[in-house]
Amino acid sequence: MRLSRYFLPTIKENPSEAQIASHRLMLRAGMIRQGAAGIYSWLPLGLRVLKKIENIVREEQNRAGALEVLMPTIQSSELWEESGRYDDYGKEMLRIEDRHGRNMLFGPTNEEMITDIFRREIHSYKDLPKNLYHIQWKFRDEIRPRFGVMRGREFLMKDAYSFDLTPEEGVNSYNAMFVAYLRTFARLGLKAIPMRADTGPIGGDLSHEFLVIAETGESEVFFHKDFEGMESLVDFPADAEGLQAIVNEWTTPYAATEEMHSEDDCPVEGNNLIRGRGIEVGHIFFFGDKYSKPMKASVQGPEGEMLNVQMGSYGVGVSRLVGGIIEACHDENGIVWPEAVAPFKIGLMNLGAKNEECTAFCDVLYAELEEAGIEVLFDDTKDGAGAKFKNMDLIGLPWQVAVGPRGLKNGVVELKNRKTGEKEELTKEALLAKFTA
RNA sequence: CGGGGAGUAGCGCAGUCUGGUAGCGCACUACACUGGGGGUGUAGGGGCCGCAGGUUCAAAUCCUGUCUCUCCGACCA
Repeated sequence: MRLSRYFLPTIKENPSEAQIASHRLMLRAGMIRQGAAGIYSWLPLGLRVLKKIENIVREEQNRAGALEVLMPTIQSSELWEESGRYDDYGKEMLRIEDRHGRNMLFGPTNEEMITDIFRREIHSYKDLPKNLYHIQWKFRDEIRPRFGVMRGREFLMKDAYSFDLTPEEGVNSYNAMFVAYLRTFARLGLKAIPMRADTGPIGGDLSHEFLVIAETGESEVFFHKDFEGMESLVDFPADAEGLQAIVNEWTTPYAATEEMHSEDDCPVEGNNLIRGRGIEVGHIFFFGDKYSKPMKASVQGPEGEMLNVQMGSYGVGVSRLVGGIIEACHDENGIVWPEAVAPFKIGLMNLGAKNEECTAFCDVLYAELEEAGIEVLFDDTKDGAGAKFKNMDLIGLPWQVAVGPRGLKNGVVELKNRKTGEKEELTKEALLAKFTA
């Protein structure tokens, strides 16, 4: 992509409303613009990141056997009246009336809707287990939206719902999602720690929150230092025992958010306990028949008996992850994207935009990188070199390639690693070889 | 929802107390210089001072109402 044709409105000064790094940087890097409190438009650069995260989440859901569907954003109140949550949910639910006076709502979650889909179509134990998910915009009318996309009112969420015949099989579905989450966050370049969680309004008795450790996290967390050495990009096991083994491994060391932590009962002694801050990016629940019972989602078992299905739900805050990743990955100059979610892999800068030779060289290099299938953002504008460097640092692409008349005299370009700051001079051929190997 | 703060050019802000025809920096446009870390100069364009009423010869400024944004607290992916 040529920057001259792109839409990348970066801001030099800090917008006054942004308090935390990720919000500030997302505005400055031209990723988002606010529409109303907690509601954002995604500009091209931000959308590329959002889509990359979404795809990694999708791939890992698919790997774990979940099936993608897409449910609407607007729901009818009827199903919610049936589950009893229409009155319980309170003002967080945005209620809308259509032209016929029917009560509609902008979905804050989809348990009722997915349960309805399930019960209409699935009537036999032979069709279990099933795990259905979608990646869709939700709306929760938070009392106080803040921190940009980390705590917006409208947000993109992956939510999956599992259906099993027995509690044991339900726990297995839960375990599969647990492992899928470990893999997902690892692939996103994050250190996320599962913590036993309060089940809150969704209910149930088995639940874990996944928290990304970052200095600016919203909640205080306590965890055993053993977590620091654990590898979360595990191979996805083929059977239930394998899943349970990984879950056991990851739930054995102590980890708790502040609500669940108590200094008196904490089993970890001083030096082994790490106190930090975390951002909740995923939450999984197993809640048995809490919804299947009132909503009559049952199947006929092998003996002909009617059994309420055992359900679980599994959320990932996809849009929140954009902010969460930035909180964990930035420095004083801007964002430092992990490669897996970077909007482009390479930022190519023409430092001699008025020098014909230099420009011709860049055009060829750009074409060759594109040809090799590498995502490259080419700053072909006439801005000064300083401005180009500052902008590239701000938007945080993993690799910067600076091409200027000075280096070209010696036949080299400069490659900089955004994260480490390491620079090396190399020929065009060496550069291409490095990225196409 | 309780308690604070703020709405003046795209962004960041001054001006409001003490009413008198709207300003600064950055950004933007043109030209020239510059060209490896947000460079320099000259000349420009852009604002119903959040909105609605009121007071006054005169309102960004005073009064009333209203909307929005934001910070702290209790709640959430």
